[in-house]
Amino acid sequence: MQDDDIANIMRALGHPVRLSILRFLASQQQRECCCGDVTESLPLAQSTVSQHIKVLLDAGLIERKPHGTRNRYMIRQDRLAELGTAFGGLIDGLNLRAPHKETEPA
Amino acid sequence: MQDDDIANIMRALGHPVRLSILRFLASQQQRECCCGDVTESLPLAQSTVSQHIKVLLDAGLIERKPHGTRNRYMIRQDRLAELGTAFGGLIDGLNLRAPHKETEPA
DNA sequence: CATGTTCATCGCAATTCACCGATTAAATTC
DNA sequence: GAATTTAATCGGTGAATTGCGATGAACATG
Repeated sequence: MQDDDIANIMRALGHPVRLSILRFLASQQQRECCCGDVTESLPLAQSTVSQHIKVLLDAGLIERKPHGTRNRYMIRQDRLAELGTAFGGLIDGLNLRAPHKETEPA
Repeated sequence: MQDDDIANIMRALGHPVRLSILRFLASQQQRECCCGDVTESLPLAQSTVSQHIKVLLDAGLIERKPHGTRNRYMIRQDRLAELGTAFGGLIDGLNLRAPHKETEPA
């Protein structure tokens, strides 16, 4: 994952409403969870929530699964893990970088 | 650290140029490192770089140390560590959370 | 086929962002 | 104290973001 991708995801995470949406999805993950549910949990219009969902979709942080008239959304755990790794690497790389990167002993 | 702060920092990290600036600062950390140096390393105007630096400053990711006519910048390692923790907590919280909420204001 | 539900998408307004050149402020140097 | 250096800030422009209500597509049901 390179800087552009990381920046992209960071921007997607860079809005309180989108963090709320992710948190909500996490808390409801095993049940049905459609756009309407998310909208009910927020003081925003349905269209606005749909937009935010699209941003999260584009960043690859969630996935859509059509189910009848509604769409079920869920967090992409694989991408979260990937992001965790990339972010760790970023922080690590910013941490007083030496001439070459090496895993330091604890 | 709450969602607004996290979102704020994420937004600060959500731009490739700002990631580049952080990486540059990390690579030069022990030497003098002023706005001009950063500007030279990027295809952007000085004013633009200064703006990005301000965003990073406001997010608390770097600090400024006046030194003669120039300002020396450096990464705030303490904040990076803090951020790492907060981010880990975020990812963790999104990772299939069990349906119990403990802290709830009435 | 008509109706209702769900939700993505389409305008549209207001705000913010990213970038630039020009200016200003502060410190140094002559 | 004038000139130089460094860099923050101002003003402006165009693009993107955030919010909304309204429209329309896809599906289910009467």
